[in-house]
Amino acid sequence: MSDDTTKDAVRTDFIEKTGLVTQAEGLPRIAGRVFGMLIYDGDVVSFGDLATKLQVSRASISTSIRILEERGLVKRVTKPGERQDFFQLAPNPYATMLEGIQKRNRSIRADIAETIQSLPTDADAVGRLIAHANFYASLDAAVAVALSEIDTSKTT
Amino acid sequence: MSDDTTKDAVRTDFIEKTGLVTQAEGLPRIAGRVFGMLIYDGDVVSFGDLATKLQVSRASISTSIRILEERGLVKRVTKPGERQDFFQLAPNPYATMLEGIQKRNRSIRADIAETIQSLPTDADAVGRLIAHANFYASLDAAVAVALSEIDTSKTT
DNA sequence: CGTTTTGTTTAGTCATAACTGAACAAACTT
DNA sequence: AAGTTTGTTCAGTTATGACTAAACAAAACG
Repeated sequence: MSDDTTKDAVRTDFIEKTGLVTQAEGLPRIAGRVFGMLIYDGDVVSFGDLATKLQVSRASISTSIRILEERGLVKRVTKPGERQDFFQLAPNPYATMLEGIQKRNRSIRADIAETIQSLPTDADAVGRLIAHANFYASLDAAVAVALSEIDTSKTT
Repeated sequence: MSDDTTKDAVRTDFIEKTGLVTQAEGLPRIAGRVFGMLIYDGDVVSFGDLATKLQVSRASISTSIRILEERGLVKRVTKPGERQDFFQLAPNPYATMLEGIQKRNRSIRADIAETIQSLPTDADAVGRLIAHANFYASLDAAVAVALSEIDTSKTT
């Protein structure tokens, strides 16, 4: 088995695994594959290449890219003299992912707080709801720590 | 509008929201509703009551409960003289949830490490893969912090 | 101008999994 | 023993959403 073949297998393996991870995250698998490919290859990749190399329709690339752009994980760039769109990883995708998690946790937490507010203080559910909210609070704090770590390591 | 009606609306609202949250988490919505109901009501609830109050089939309760038991979030208990099974929140469901997240993060991280291992050290993808692994590492550290906080607050 | 390239949108197909009803098994009741 | 209650399993339906092909719009090219 040649080195190239091996390396290619490792690459596609990584891309497929990334697809599965993001699928479990609630994103379409193809979006994860695009993300994985951009991580692995590092390069700026053209719209057409994404469709060809991942062997999916251009329509799928279009929607996947839209999702990844909305989440701030991928940037669209253009090249002078080139008609195709090109894509690359956003500057700090991991921090952006954490911010997304943070946003979601806080929204859930706010919902729970609202529930608590609308109950009399002595309702017997209140204690358990507070514990429930505390869970999201500690998650939030933890994510904030991870975020600051990522930011500082980037600054360094 | 009577107080009871209001309180009931708050309760079902919370239960439905919890269902949506866990659905986004990748669990069936009904499992989330069961979980939410156990949080809100606090009591030990019978199998039949779950089906009746949530207005779903006993089959759905059965599978949802199985999922929640597998994840360690819910405990099945029995009462002397009672033929039905009863259910209640597991002792520390939030810690258990965090442990689940931890397990998953570590598994992903191990996969990435494996990818890195199978590449020559100087492959140009290695740097980006390390950054990718570091993201999960910092997530893992953050979750560990949250876990220790929850444990200590419980000990207190 | 007509043709080609390129990305988006939309309608439709397909796959997946949640949910239900019915059949079932086990334990209890009479 | 016959019948009831209770939980699980399985087959079938339904809902959701990923993915594609085709139609489309815009821009570039000849």
